[in-house]
Amino acid sequence: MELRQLKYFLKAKELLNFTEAAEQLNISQSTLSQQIKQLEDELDIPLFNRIGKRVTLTEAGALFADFAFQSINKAQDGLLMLRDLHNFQTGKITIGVTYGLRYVLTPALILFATQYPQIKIKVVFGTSEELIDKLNHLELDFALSFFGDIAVEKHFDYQNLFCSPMTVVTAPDSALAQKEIITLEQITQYPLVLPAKGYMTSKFVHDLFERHALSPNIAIEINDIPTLLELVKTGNWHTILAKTSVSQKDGLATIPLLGENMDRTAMIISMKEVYQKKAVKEFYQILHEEINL
Amino acid sequence: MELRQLKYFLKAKELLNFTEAAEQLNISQSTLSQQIKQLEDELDIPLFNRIGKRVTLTEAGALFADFAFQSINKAQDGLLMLRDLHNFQTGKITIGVTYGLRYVLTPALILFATQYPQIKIKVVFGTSEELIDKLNHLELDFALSFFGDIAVEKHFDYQNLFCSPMTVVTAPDSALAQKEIITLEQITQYPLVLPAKGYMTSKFVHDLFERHALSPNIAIEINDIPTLLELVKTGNWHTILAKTSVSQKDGLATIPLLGENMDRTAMIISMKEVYQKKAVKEFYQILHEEINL
DNA sequence: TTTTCTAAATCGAAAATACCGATTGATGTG
DNA sequence: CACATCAATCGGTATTTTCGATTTAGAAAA
Repeated sequence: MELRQLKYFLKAKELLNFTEAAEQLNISQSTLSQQIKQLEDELDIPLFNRIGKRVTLTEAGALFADFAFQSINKAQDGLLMLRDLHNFQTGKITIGVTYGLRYVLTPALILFATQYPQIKIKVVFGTSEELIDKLNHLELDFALSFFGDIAVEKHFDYQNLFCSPMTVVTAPDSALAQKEIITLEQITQYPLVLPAKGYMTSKFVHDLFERHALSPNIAIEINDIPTLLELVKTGNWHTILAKTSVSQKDGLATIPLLGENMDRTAMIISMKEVYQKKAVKEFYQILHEEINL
Repeated sequence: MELRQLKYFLKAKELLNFTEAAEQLNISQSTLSQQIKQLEDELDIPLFNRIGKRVTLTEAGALFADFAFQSINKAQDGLLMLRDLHNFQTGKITIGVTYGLRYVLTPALILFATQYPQIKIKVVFGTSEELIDKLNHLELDFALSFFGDIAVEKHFDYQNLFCSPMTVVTAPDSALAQKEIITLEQITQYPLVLPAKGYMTSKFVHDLFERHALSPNIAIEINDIPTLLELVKTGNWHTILAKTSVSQKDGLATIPLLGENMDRTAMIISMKEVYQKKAVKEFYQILHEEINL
């Protein structure tokens, strides 16, 4: 039994005339005859009475027609649903994001969610390590993160969003806040609170000091960035983050770090060879547009 | 899109392993690969993610699977329903019958209807002419009638049930009731009430007298047999019917008619080349069994 | 009746396609 | 790094679908 045969059957049932049905189906009459016969053989019951040249439905045919119709319809509905999905009338996207990029995500998120209210969105905050892991397990459609060697895997696709300089973040009333610029060496003088292991920034900062053979004064490592910023706000500690990781609303000062390769690259990371939903592509678009403002 | 492909897809979805799915489907892995690919092409969307050797469902795949499943199920249900029909768990039969054979039908009808309460039965009383017409229009599954040239059509099938002698039917207290046997000629002396045109018996009786060049005294022609019998019961009139057309319950006497070819043949008449439902075949069986008691 | 027309079934051939085995390429694993 | 595994691909084969032509048979017309 194949959908093709069910379609043939329904058309023949509709017209009760094989010749005309065959025409409308754009097949030959002999093909229709044969396919109907094959279906009848498989069902082990005639669907039509052939009294001479008169064709009428058998009781079996009438009963079976409903099922045939529904079978065809279900398949067709599936196809239509996919077309809709393609035009994202429905669907769900899951976005991973590091705290450092939450100010990038938020406006795009608001724009997208209001524009496509029917699409469910799940946002997962986490460390870069966690996000990479979730990407690998297909639990995310994409992740927003800064570039870093943790995330370098050949089956990932990368889209650059923008570059942001690393800055020292400090309370506005702290001594550091007056500086126009600051060197790595100077920072070693101050007590720091840094993102815990797992965050790309954590690794970046550790590597940075190591490369320059400097020992930073790391007082606290913490895996919650809002809390980290609260600590910084007290003036007792300072931290190092990309400039865009801090918003004006946070009420904190950012001082650029002097040195080479002090730029972080924010990017969209996604799995290669995984189908990119239209909704996801649209979200990329909004992200890029927002950044180019 | 074909049901075969949908089945392949669901198996692949179930196992998320093409090689094993192909094995369980008794096809080669390459065939499965190709058929899935073809389905994806038609749907214009990947159903699976192929990340290296890992196979996972896409969102589209997950959504489509429900429809695929239902489509297959509907077709399968149709098949199962037909199997049930074959074993007549359901269905409806329509039986045509002449009044003259109502006493043959009734016990079979009671037996069948109690044995297969789930089968709807429609009984249509009518003249042989009407029944033949309805058979031709497929409005009856079969008809019970006496044999007669009216009903001789090449696209009919005939099953003999039994033979019944023609008898004169009369009130038990009438003068005729005392006779052991009666001749055609004698009947012409008595006023008759006969079935109206259209009944096989009417034609049979008319032909009979004509063949013997006799003129019967036909006082009344009537197209309702119970009423006809009521008239006979008054003793004012007599009629001619097959012996089995009259029951003991009717309180009437039957006197065999002397002569050649005075036997009527009761039969089942049905359309050739029209599918005979199991229920109908079972009804035939019960009719035959009942008669052979 | 006989003839003519029409529609479904049938038949043989050809076109399409489902299928297979072998191979390839890619990816995890020991 | 070798090895095993799995999906994709390729070329060829087998099967199935399809078609055109013909046959068969009923219905309508002559």
